[in-house]
Amino acid sequence: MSQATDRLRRYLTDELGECREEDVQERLDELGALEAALGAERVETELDVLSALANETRYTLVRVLVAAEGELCVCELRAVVDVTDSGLSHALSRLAEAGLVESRKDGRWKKYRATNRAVALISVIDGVTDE
Amino acid sequence: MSQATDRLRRYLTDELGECREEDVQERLDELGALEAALGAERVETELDVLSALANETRYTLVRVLVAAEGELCVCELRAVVDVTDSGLSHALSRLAEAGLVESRKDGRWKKYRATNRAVALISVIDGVTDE
DNA sequence: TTATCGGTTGAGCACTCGTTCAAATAAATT
DNA sequence: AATTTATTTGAACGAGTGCTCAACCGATAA
Repeated sequence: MSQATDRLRRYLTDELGECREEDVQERLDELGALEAALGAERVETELDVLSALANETRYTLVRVLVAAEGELCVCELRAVVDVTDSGLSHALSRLAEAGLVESRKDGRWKKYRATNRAVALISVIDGVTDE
Repeated sequence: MSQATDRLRRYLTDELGECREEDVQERLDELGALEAALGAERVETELDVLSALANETRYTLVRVLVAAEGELCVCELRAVVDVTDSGLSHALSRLAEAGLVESRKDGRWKKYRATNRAVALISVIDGVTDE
């Protein structure tokens, strides 16, 4: 048995007064259940969304698109963040992959808009960080 | 005038039929307003929260603490993620800094719980990623 | 056709982040 | 007082990220 499990056993002894080997196993199972509650695949996509947002350039782009309440041309977004055309394009495609923005071609211009997902996330983050 | 602004000018010409120099400036101002809508300081703390969550170890910890609906001892969390004691401690303190978990000492054990902020964020992310 | 324009893609480089190891701390047990 | 226990801290190293440069693509214009 590992050191970590020993420690858990001592903890449970403290908590419950006594602690048999089965009690340790039961607690481990409970913890495993909490962790596995939603699938690994699901967690992966959520992490994808979060890490797409967790970058100043990309977060700013999403914020502006949400605030704009409509489409903006790439050439307009260019004025908003301080990166090269290439950097901007990379950022937007990362956001698109995460389902935070969508795009369409309009003549020779390409326009991006925020998805519902982006709107929901931004508004909650806003609400949650003023306390 | 920069290349980027030239492109914006051509875009506005396409959109509006014509485009004076003032129109370009006006659009730039509008975009600047969208970007500056909420302060730089605010954006910084929001990015802090997001990047604290955007990591498998830390995200799992928050998920489990939220699902537990109460406190968990560090020694219990140890069973949930696959890092050393040290790594776990680093992860928890990063989360605490971001206001996603809180801790208290109970005898020789230390217990962590999710904050309201964490609960709100997790539930929205859950809701937003099943579509 | 050739040239230009808006935007994307891939490679490469600098920098940041996540983790571990080793050492430290504070509390509790001996 | 000395030792063990639970957790934290700081340094350091490898892996991952974000950016730019250069080349490219598809569409429009000459």
